Amino acid sequence: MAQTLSGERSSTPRRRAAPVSRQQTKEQTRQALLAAALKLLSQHSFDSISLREVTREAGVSPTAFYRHFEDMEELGLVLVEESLGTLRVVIRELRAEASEQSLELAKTVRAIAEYVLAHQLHLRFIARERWGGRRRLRREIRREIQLFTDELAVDLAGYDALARWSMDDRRVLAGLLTELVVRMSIELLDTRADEREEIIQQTLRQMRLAIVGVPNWKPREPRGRAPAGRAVG
Amino acid sequence: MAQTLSGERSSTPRRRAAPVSRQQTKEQTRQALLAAALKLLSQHSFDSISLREVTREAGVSPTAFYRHFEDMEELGLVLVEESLGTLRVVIRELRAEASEQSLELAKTVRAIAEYVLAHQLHLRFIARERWGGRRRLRREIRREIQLFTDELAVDLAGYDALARWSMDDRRVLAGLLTELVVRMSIELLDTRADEREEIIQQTLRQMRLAIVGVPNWKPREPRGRAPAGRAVG
DNA sequence: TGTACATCAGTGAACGCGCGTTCACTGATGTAC
DNA sequence: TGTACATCAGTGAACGCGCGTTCACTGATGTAC
Repeated sequence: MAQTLSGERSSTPRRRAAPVSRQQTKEQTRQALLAAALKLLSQHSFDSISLREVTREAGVSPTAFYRHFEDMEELGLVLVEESLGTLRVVIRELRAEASEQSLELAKTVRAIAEYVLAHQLHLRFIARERWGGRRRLRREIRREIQLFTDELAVDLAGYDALARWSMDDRRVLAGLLTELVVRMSIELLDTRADEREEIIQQTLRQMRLAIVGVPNWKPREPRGRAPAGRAVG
Repeated sequence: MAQTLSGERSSTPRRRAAPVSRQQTKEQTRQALLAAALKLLSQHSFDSISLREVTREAGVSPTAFYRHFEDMEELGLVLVEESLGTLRVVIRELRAEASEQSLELAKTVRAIAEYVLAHQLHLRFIARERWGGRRRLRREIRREIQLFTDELAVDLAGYDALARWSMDDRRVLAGLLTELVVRMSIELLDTRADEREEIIQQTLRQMRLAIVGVPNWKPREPRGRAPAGRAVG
């Protein structure tokens, strides 16, 4: 049992050749544990999978776990960072590429959808735990999502129609757009392939509906009581 | 042990007086099991609570459970219906009350926020399981939320600015508004009392942003390919 | 290059525990007469 | 109203099982000389 020297596990990148240092094999086992947990998490919530299941799936004895993580929670936090940290980098690059005069909404949203589908296991885990079991994981996930929103709110200042808005108002729009993308991502994972295009379309339409409101948007009133409900029609 | 005849458990409504039929005591135990499960669910996800924990919390032997539910999943489905079915009725009444010429957005949203806070345990459970563990529960919750959206989409036809939209387009707006309310509800549960007003305000502003877009919204193009991303600024 | 010792990733047996489910049961409530 | 039997909600012991964690261990890798 235990880990073998060259990747039987397809998800483990095959190492150059011979050296096989202690450090390298240890890292392989660590990756195997993370991958095993992710696989189990595609079917079950984090607080219902067991340490023994994870080690069994990774092909390692239960006690080996403790050479890598103090407990399951520590492993969970690593998965959160692994899932959302890299996504944030991807999105930042996408926005940097986008022309400065247009949001290129459809292109960006489709790229995110692709990323999500290419990293289903990671994002299914995030979807589950965002409002799910452990307080600590939840807090960490929301913190990461808040970072997306904040970055987007800053970016939005670059568009003429928004340049004079307060940071606070831009955050309202950024929060709305982020929420729609997050919700789309989660729904994509829970849906048959042939229904996915419809979800992407629906999300794009909702985002555009929010955006066409921008020219008419009246920034927040001075403070205090909220303005009364606005009539439609 | 087992259930006592008159409500030790504060959540069980005290019965008229003496009769205490077999049927009544059985119903009391059933309610005690549901309440016990809900209480446990405020701290843990559905698939990590055990049948024995539920019966222990309800003050009943593990075997008594089977007189009321086939298994935990059946109990879970009852909780979903109990949580969202009554909420739907509440919202329907709210909208019936609202004047016909105005959404009375702030009033409606605040009423929902109150309901959510008054039924924290039920809604925390929904928040957890909406994207969480069991496939069956997830599907049932999403079905209930879809019903909210559909009812709202029909209602929206009553407003002049939307009367000429297709049902499909109204669904886009209804979906957006529903999503914002759902997200607000979930966030309210995870937040200290003094931060709640800010969340309600933020949600109202996001809803208004979507609504002010309405006069400028161009209903969906004939079909097929999505229109290209729309520039802002 | 060869030898002797140190390090430490992974092992496997053992522990006490809570789990879901079965079973034959008890005794209060319900009912037929 | 009183008696004799039926019903059935809840009990408690028992089962086999997987759990997280501990412990002393093994043996390959690393290192000092």
